[in-house]
Amino acid sequence: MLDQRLVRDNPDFIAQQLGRRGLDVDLTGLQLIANQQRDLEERRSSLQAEGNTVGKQVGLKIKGGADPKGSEVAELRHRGNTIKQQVAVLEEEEKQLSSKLREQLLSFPNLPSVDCPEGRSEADNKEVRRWGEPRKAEGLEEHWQIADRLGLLETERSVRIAQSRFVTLMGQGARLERALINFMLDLHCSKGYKEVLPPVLVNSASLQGSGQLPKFAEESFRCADDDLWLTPTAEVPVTSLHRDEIIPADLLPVRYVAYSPCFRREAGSYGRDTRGLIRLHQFNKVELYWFSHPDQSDQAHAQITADAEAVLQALDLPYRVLDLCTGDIGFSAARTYDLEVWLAGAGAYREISSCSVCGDFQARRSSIRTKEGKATRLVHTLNGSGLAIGRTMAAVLENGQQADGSVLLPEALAPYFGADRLQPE
RNA sequence: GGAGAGGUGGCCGAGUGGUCGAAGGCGCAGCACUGGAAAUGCUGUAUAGGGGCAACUCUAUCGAGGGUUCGAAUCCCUCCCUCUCCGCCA
Repeated sequence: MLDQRLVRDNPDFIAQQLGRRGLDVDLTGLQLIANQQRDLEERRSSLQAEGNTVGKQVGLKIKGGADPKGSEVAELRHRGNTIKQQVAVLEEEEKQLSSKLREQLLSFPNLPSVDCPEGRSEADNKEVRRWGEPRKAEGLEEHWQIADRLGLLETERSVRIAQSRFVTLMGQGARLERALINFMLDLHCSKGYKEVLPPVLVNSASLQGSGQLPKFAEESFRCADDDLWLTPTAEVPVTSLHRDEIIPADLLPVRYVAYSPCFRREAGSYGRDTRGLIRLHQFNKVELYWFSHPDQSDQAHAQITADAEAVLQALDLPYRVLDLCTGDIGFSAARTYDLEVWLAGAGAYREISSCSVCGDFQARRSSIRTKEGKATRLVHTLNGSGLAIGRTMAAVLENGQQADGSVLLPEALAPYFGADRLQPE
């Protein structure tokens, strides 16, 4: 959420920054609302001050022996009543303006960071580095072909269980998924992240706090009879872990690693990535999350990205890092590095992690602050996949496939899987 | 699902109509005492918004919303949540 003071003081700056995202917004109307709201608040509170004085006087008079039914007290009562009525009118008006203001503020995306590269679409993203040697050869299978051949997943039967875009992992596939989750959690924990296993049903306040609501309701699954939604990412429950809290500055940064299944409706993606593990309504993810001191979020961003990259390096999976442009970063993000893993069968890099710094955007929505001396300040939040499990499995399968039909696993994974390769059954 | 109890500051806990943002205690911070510390004493210690260069000041907040009243933590209504017992259940 944007700062309403900024709306009053410098709406042009907001418009200009949102312009970098490709949005054309006019904030004069909103500025007017914000100013009117502030003026109303001033008038209302001074009236209330007057009313408070009147109330106190009545008490004092009666205590001082004045006749509670006498004219002196009656006059004060009358004044109190008049003020009460005036306050009620102002309050009602102010309330309407405030909720209108908040509603609109909640619908604006974050302002891009000054360092975020300019651009309109993903075509303008900037590649910043590559790691590893991509395996290139003719006749390599895509991961869904390998999975099919090795019996790692039930796709068609999953439609019977749920719908399309759900899979059931079987045998070695299920075991590999579990191995990947454990491997990643252990790796991050060894670097000081605290492990979190959050609820996967979250209330709407939590979704609003991290930026999924009100704008992206159609992207999440909702429970019909409760104010509960299936979480689209562990970022949502972890943000709300500290909602409405003040985190002492000496505890920052607070770093969490959270495994959770993630649920997304993928509305509007019909026909894209219909096969395999790339785009599902339900998938597993290990998520990194930081609550950072506001002055240290840039370093934190570099670190969280490095921590996500460490997984790919440990698994010996080639990847590249993109600095997403202003036109491609997500709603809550100020700046984002995407990690794209090499898929040898598809012969392409594919997003496997998104590491974003959100500045105070989520912290303001969720009211998460820290304290320095007497002043409270909003913390900065960061999140990064470390990593998406299904896509990692796809990469492991495609990059490790052998001529004999087996899949050689990355060395680091063998102890978790209990064998160094997947064998045809 | 049935029955009951309760929601007050970082925590515990007092407060049933007036000067109460709220006694007292704990915790925390500063100062004093000490060679240093403990103990002790003193002082301070909520959040948000508005105004002011600042000192400071105004308003709101005692689960949420509404009502009664000149005045509500306190009275009335509605809702939410938590806890305990019983039932059911992984």
